[in-house]
Amino acid sequence: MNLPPLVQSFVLHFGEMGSRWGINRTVGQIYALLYVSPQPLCADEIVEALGISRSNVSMSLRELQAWNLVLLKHLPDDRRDFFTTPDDVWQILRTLAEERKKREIDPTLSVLREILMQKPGNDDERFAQERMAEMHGLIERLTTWYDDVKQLDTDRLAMLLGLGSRITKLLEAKDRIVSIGRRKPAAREREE
Amino acid sequence: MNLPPLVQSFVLHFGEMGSRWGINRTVGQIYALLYVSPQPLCADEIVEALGISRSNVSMSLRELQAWNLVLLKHLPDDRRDFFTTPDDVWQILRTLAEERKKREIDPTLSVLREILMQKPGNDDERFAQERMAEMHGLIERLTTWYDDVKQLDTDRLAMLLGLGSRITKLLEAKDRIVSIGRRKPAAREREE
DNA sequence: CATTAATTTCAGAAATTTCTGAAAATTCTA
DNA sequence: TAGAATTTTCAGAAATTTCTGAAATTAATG
Repeated sequence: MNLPPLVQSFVLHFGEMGSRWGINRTVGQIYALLYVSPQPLCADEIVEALGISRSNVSMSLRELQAWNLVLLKHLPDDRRDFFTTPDDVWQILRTLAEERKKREIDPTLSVLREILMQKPGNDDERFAQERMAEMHGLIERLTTWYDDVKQLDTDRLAMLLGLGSRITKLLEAKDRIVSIGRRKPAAREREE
Repeated sequence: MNLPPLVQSFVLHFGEMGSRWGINRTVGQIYALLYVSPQPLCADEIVEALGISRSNVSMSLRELQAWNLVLLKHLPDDRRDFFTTPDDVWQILRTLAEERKKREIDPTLSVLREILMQKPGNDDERFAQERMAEMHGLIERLTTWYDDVKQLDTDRLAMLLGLGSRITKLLEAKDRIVSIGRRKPAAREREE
């Protein structure tokens, strides 16, 4: 590996974290490298920079494309493929959230739904099904919320995050806010 | 493996998803089994139910304890350890979020901070550092928000989620809400 | 304190994942 | 369409992770 020390630390860290993030070392390293590169890189430049085989680069880039984490670019009069990452970090965040949901949440949601359709054969199965219903309910709430939030444009999303601890005051005032939506005064849902 | 079909599907699914969630098959299966079991189970009951070795159960339970995902129980006049999961799914969610942050986010944040302290040697390094600063900034915003939200009690958290798409209207009305905190009318921050 | 019950440790076996080199396929150019 | 450039595929090698059985450790009991 032949990289400026500062970049090398970053790339190596992404490689090490790879397994915790559900990708492998090479995929992590390539992503990190592309992320901090001022220009798009072609496969051979990645081979050169990371000191790994050409075929590994090919497969790893394919994996990154499956995650929608890299962009394919073409330079005039050059038929090689060049790769970058999107440069808006908010966009990267959205993609990451979406892809992880697809891989880590959705399959479980669908298994749960399927099991919940079945009829329990005894008390233990009934109990198990109730537990699964609780899990299913929670995941549904979370994903519904996520589906709403991801519609927000970046400014609004930043605003939501920026709200920070003031979120509490906002929730205290929820009734009033909700009533704007309904155009009618709302009944208090919970008192302090 | 000798389990009611409905439980078996659930356990096998958690086993398969294990690798995507950063745990291994056995750990996933044991967690699933404990989650749907009406009573706490001891190690040998897990061995029996899942058909795996005693030592594997021991190591996997240790791993689950490191994640704070299981509780140790003792029955009177029985010196064996019995295990369950917390029964409040919201509590499970909090634990999961906390542990994943600790394993998947915090190390990166600290590496980024360290790299950002260094002095770039040339233009490429300067560019790389700027990119890392963007990433660092975003992660900081997200974790600050998370730190605030996790303080909320479950009712408030549920309320926040329940807000769903109305979050937009709420954000439109943000000025007014924030002004409650400041006890003064606020200037409009952005117009539509 | 010897015995028994329960749990943990750990070296190596088994399984899985990652990576490579060589060959095949694709795509452009003359 | 032959040839050159580039990318992809894939069988097996290498590395890593997971799992097991046997031995060691811990802790309670008589």
